[in-house]
Amino acid sequence: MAEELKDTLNLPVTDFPMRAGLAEREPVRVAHWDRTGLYARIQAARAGRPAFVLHDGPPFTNGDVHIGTALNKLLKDSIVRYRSMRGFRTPYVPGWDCHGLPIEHKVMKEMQSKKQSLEPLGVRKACAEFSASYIERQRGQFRRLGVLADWQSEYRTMDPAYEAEILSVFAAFVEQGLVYRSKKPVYWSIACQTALAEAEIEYQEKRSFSVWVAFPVPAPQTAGLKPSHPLSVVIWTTTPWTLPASLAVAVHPALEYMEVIHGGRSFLVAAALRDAFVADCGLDGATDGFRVKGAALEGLESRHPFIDRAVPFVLADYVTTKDGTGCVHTAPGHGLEDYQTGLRYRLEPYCPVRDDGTYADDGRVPAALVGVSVHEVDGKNAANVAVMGLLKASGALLRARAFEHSYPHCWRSKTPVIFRAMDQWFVGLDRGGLRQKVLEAVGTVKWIPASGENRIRAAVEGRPDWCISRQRAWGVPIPAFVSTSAGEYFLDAGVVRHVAAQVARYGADWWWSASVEETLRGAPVPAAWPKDLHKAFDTLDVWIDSGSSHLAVCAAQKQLHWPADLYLEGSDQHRGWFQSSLWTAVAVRGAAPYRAVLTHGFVVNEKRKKISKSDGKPQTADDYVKKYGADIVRLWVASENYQSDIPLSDAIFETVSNQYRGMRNGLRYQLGNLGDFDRARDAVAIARLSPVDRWALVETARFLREVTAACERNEFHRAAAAIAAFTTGVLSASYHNVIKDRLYTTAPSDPLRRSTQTALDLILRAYLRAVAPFVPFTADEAWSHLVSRAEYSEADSVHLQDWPEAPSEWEDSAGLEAHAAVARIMELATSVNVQLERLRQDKKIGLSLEAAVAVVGDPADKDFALLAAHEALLPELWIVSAVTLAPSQGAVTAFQVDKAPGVRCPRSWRWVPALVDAGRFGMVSPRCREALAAKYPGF
RNA sequence: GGUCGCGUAGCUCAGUUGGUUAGAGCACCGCCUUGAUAAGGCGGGGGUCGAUGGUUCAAGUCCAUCCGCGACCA
Repeated sequence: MAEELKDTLNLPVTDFPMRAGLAEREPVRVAHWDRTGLYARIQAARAGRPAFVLHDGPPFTNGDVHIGTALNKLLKDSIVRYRSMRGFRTPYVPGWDCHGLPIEHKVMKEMQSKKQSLEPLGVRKACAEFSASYIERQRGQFRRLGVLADWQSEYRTMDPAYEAEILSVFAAFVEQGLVYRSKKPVYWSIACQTALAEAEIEYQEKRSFSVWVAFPVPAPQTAGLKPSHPLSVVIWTTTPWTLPASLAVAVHPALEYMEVIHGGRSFLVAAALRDAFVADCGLDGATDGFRVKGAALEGLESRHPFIDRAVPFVLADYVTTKDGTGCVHTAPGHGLEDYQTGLRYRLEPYCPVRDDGTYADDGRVPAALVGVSVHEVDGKNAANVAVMGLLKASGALLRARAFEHSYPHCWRSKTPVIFRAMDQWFVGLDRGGLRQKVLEAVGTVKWIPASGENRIRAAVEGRPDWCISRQRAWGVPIPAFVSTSAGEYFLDAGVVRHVAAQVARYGADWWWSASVEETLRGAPVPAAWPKDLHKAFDTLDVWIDSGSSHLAVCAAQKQLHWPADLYLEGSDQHRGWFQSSLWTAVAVRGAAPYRAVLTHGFVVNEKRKKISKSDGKPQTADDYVKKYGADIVRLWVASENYQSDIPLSDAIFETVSNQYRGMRNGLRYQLGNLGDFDRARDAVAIARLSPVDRWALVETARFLREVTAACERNEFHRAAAAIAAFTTGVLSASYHNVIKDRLYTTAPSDPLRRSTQTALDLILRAYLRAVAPFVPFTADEAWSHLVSRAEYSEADSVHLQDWPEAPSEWEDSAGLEAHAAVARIMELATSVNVQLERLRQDKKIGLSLEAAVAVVGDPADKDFALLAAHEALLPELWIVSAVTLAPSQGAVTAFQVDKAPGVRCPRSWRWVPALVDAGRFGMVSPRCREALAAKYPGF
């Protein structure tokens, strides 16, 4: 009998499974979107609408998609989806950064181990294949994450057309006289055998040796100095291996220097550092001698400690008394400041270190050092050891001490870089007022957060001239020519453009394969160029590659526009892509390439530290997608405040998974209860909905406003919080809980039930659209079940819908009135619940339906009056069997909760005064009898 | 070392222009439910709002210093 009665209820019916099985289900949906051409259909649906162009920064194609890269791409995807639903046309063209040292490095190592020839065209071919294979992998991984994009129009920096665009940008630089060749100190990676740009440097802690070295001053009297003993000037350096290139000693003109006497020798140091010097070098009992202003030392000669060389005193403002001796050994070939000082004193940018990091045999380097490497491997630096040996032998080494400091490292080989003067191509950032124009362009952009503007400004202001040449094969060539006889370099914008046109047809390999004659055939070769030319084979810094994307993509593809509406990358790109794009855009087009720039922080571990391989935690997006599913990863991204660090841990993913489960179960409940609802046939007019349904619609309207406001500000974590609160607080714990009785026990077409189904239908349609940008797989799955009662819907998709907005009718005066009443009654439920819980703990009741509530209160009391006015709603809203009101003058409103009197209806489980006969269904409550009569006419 | 940012319950986040006993979701504990059931409900515990000092009648909220973390720059 009981089973039979259960069958008379309208229990939820749906195929929407409770268990998500995301790992298996999601790939099928990706294929479904693909097959139904979802991206194209979305674009078509918005044809003619204003475009919102989010320009994708290209990830580097040398590995699987990192979880941080996934975060970036998912933020972009959610923004694009949201803007699309808001009615914008949102063409989204993803890209790939293909060239560059990291790939070449990996590929060459591989080729070397296979003993393959390393000639450029072979290396380039292998690099291109390597990059292409990772494009395939990464594209698959992005798509698996649910990233919706125009994969047919994707851009690759190694595409011939793209390479040609890079060369056009370079031609513009050349044309404007920005490009020059000069011997200057640049960052040099010994491991990678190439010059590096600032953006390719990272700072790491490193243990170094600092040394105090005495340079003899043979003729102090020429500067009017009268030392008590033979005089030496003491320099302090953290890079002993640069000493062979030492050409001067710099002192500050305004600082005071003094003689320190010890052991029959006189030492010259800054007066302010006298004590530190004596302590550091252990000169116990040292006494003081003469004092002299730095300015007076200019031109005085000291002698190199182990090379027969005069080392003059020079003046420099950057000398400080922070550490050292106030006397700075100056090697113009090994430091930018030293180089600039060298320019003033006509010192050559002397650099005896060769490409491989060894000292050259140039007749000036001591025999003991020739061939010794300055490259530091595992903390061992042969050159430092050898130099210190020479210093010791000559008695010049006063002290050597190990210490820790942060030192620039090559971003790829992770080895320390050196500063080394060599001939390179540079872009003169101040030529033609370029830097000033860039700074002006910065002001036209909306930086989010606003502090980003300071960062980019500082980066632009402080950047030295841009070293753009790389001695590598995997890149876009710098189409320069060298005269064989004179070794002179030639570069011309017209010739560069000619090469660009050829590269567009044949690809950049052409530069390596074509002869000089072929290359210049038909080119507008300047008359002044000599005949005996050969090609130079440097390549361009890859930051020019990616920095040209706004031209190669936004300006070139007709569905896009220039400038882009938004760039969105990690905050490290202030000195990277944001900046390189800005320089190229201002140089070529005179304006910024983007209207707004949004930055996010970095993924960190549970201890808020940068995630690193040593954590032993998975780093790739796929690891998390396989374990949790893309929608969970996406919900994680949405719920984090990305403006600062973004924490990642198993515990966080568990939390997100739980939130997801709650969401999914709510969807299942709604779909199940709409199983027999046909909106065309059954929908009830808003004005005729029951109060609790009107309450739910008002809550939904408020929820939608909150989510919309958060999305408008791109604050998705607020949207996610609002979604979670609505899902649990409003739906599950309140609305869904309270309407179960009417949904299950009334007749299927009971007006009350249809009223609630109408509301559920409206809420679900709004809810699914509001969560669609964040959990596109689940939203689309539920949408299909809603509109076509199947897992997949051919014609429809939630992603084709507009962003939800509550009709004003939901919040008309009747709606608000009902909302206020229901809301207050629900608040009062808290008092009822406390007492219900007491009965439950005492084992007097189980279900709250086993209880009845008596409310005592003053008829004039606001709450009591409200309850009296809505007496019929109370049992349902408090989920009890009966509520009685007992007016009592002067009483404070109070709730008396007891076990309900009467008998229990076996169908509705509510307690009623008496049961009635329902034929073959037995004895039930009067209300259930009515429901049965309606459902089974004449039972 | 410099600049910028962050630091509120175990976790993720709210806390508007300083003003009642600091909130939400998840997790945790106890109970109920087996007609949303590898679900759901109710009740409960849990925070000296990074630390210290200051301004104020009043500070998580303003100021200073310090500590920790991150990014960028040296």
